[in-house]
Amino acid sequence: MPSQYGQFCPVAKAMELLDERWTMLVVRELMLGSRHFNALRRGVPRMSPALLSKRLQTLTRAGVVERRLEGNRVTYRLTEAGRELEPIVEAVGRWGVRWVPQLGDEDLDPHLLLWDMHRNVDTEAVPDGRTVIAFVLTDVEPAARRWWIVVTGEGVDVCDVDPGDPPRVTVEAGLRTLTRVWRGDVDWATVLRSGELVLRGERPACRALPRWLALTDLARTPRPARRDLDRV
Amino acid sequence: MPSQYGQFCPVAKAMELLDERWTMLVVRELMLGSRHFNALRRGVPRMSPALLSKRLQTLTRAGVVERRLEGNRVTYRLTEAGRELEPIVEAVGRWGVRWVPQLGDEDLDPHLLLWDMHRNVDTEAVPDGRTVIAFVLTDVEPAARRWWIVVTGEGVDVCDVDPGDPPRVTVEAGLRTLTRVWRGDVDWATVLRSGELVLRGERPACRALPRWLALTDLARTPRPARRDLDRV
DNA sequence: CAGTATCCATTTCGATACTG
DNA sequence: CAGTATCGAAATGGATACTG
Repeated sequence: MPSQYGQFCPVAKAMELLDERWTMLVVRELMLGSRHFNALRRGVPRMSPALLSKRLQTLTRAGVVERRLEGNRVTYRLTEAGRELEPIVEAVGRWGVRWVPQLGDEDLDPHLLLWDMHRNVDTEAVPDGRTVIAFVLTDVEPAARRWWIVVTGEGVDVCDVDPGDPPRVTVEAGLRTLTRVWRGDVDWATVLRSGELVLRGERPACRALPRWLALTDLARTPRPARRDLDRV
Repeated sequence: MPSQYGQFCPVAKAMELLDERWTMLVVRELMLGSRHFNALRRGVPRMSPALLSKRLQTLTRAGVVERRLEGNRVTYRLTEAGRELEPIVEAVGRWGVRWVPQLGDEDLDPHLLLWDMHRNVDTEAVPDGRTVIAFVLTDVEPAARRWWIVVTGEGVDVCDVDPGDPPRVTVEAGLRTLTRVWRGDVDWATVLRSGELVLRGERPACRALPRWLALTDLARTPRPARRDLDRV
């Protein structure tokens, strides 16, 4: 199905599959551990189900993804060929972090941000018991302004409705600021100092928060030495 | 211009640029040293000039390619950001060699094959003076059947017309066979033994030929252990 | 040489609704 | 839950011709 380049070159043959729109993002989601159709959808919310279905079929036919019926649930996972794409996806991510740092307004998405943050919470660092972290995205329309990450012994959840318990820490920032912190484009210290991001709550919890929301390896990728300071 | 995913994820931001059709192949050509518009075209012959032009503009805007007027020639070259794509392109190539080994008939292209072979001739291995290697693609329409690679002290050329001098070696094989040898999908010894590929000429030259047409690193990529033998 | 311009067929995709 | 069906808008890109 993917369109052909008419070249025997292995780069061309690989890209016939891999350069189809959304494909690498589906692989990324599988890498990150999503196994089911609707779990995958959460990672690529702007993709229509029809298209996701089609891509999964293409990837399955290409031998990158294995589709299996487990019990009565359909499960997708990467095959060996798929797992060998991981270093490529990671390298693309590192390249993106370094060389495509500008984010448009369309790239900012509260749901996706919180979803991504929640799956990287360092549960070891968070105190035992039930911990709620509240987020207030100051510049976002009211309906998507308030979010909560709830950490318990069982796991980590995101909510867009108040879970009830008083938050241990409240993070207040613009969506862009929080996104940039999360991507590692700026660090906590900088935005705290400038006041772009404010933490409310008990002092020790506030100080610990950056360790709870541990930056990924991707976010810690060294940036190119900047030659000009005029970029945001 | 590239269409947007609406994600802040660096993989998504990078792929917005990189998954546009043809883009990685243009980068590959730049990596391999093509600097000028028409030189680039030779590496992507099925790409229309309008589209190549457009991709070069996009890549330039993205900071991956630098367009410069040198004298009165336009020159394209990779920037630092572009050079950092090299390991990605190479990794994609290795992945392709391993996991997309099947070639359709549309992937076979005599011109592209000879073009690629000629730029990898190991001139050190070829005897001094003028050496002509002739190719006869036994299963190809007459117009594209005969090719010559000419190695001189000045460099290496491909011709589709007889350069005159008697060839030191003549390689006779089907297009698919020669392509597979070149990609490293089968080795010289195997196809020589099976008779799929025949060398004519003086014995020493015939024996030396595989060293003249040195396989690329890509071709020497180890293949996955095969579990089934039914794949071609 | 290094592209641009134009035009149109095709493909692709997003939105929405629906199903076992 | 895990998709499929349908439809129309939009983008894409191939062919071809042309230009400074």
